[in-house]
Amino acid sequence: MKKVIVILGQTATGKSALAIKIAKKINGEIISADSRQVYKDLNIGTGKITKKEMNGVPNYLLDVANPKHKFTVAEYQKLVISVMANIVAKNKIPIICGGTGFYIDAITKGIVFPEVPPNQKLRKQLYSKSAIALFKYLEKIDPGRALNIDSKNKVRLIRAIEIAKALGKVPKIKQKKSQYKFIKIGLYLPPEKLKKKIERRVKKMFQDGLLKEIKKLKRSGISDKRLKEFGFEYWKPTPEKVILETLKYAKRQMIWFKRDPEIKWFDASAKNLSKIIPLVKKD
RNA sequence: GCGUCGGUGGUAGAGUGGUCAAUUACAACAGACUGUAAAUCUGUCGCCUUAGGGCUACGAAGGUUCGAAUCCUUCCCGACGCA
Repeated sequence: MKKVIVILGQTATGKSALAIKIAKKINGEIISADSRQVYKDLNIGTGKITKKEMNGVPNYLLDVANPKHKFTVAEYQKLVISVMANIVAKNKIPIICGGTGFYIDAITKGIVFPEVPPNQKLRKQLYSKSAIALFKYLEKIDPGRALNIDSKNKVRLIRAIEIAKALGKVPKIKQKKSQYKFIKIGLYLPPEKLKKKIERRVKKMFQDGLLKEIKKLKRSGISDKRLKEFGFEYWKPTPEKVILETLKYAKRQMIWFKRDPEIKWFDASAKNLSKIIPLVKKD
């Protein structure tokens, strides 16, 4: 089985830098696992790696989507599957690197998403209804899914209804066995250090011209509504606000990663690359 | 010094005699996650509890009342106005 290295962890723990180092050592190529770095022109606010930082190592799944249009996990999954195959065909090792847990799981756990593309018209129409109403409706058309859905989460309810309307009901979660062996490496930082790192990173974002980037997006025709969807960095950001929100986000990331027992964790501040290398080198 | 308006839980800010351990928002803590995932959503959030309750609380001290965060008195603090 071909191996794939997965580097994950909270924001600002130094995943990208580690990925580059490992790529150099084991002849790898990097695949980003970040739900926003897939968009063109979202650079500073998403902390996207620069050409210079890449240091000659290819990074895939960056800039593959137009920010005007929504990109989804399912599209991500399809793209990554083909990119992984290409890398392996070149006799190189794919290194998935990023902090979006859902995207990583879509690849490493082989989640099979129901083949129902988003129906914006239906979504818009359903969104005007209350969660209670949506839940009652779902109960009627798909009692099975209604049983274990979060009955107050409109986003989930709407997607479930969307699928149920198209397929009759929401299929049970399926996972496809992967042809790859994923080696999951988690980077973490002690809370105090993480906080400092985030503070530094956010300050740099503003210095690097986050506000200019937002203006440019606006000029290119991105609506306020869309900007909000890009996250707190893109909606009337101030350093204080972005730092606070980033810390909260980092907590949510950890909640997600915590439930995956396959992840091997390393303290990112310990510079213990020597411990990681044998792990990624063996087969 | 006189006058007016204020002082509420980690913060902001409702409440102006009983249904108030106190609306709400934010923060904090815990968690969920089937094509929006940095999104979206849930629970807890004074202290103790055998989860029925018990205790201490709305600047401080007294008082009125069956009953006070809410009314009265004095004091302390803040803002503004007049001196």
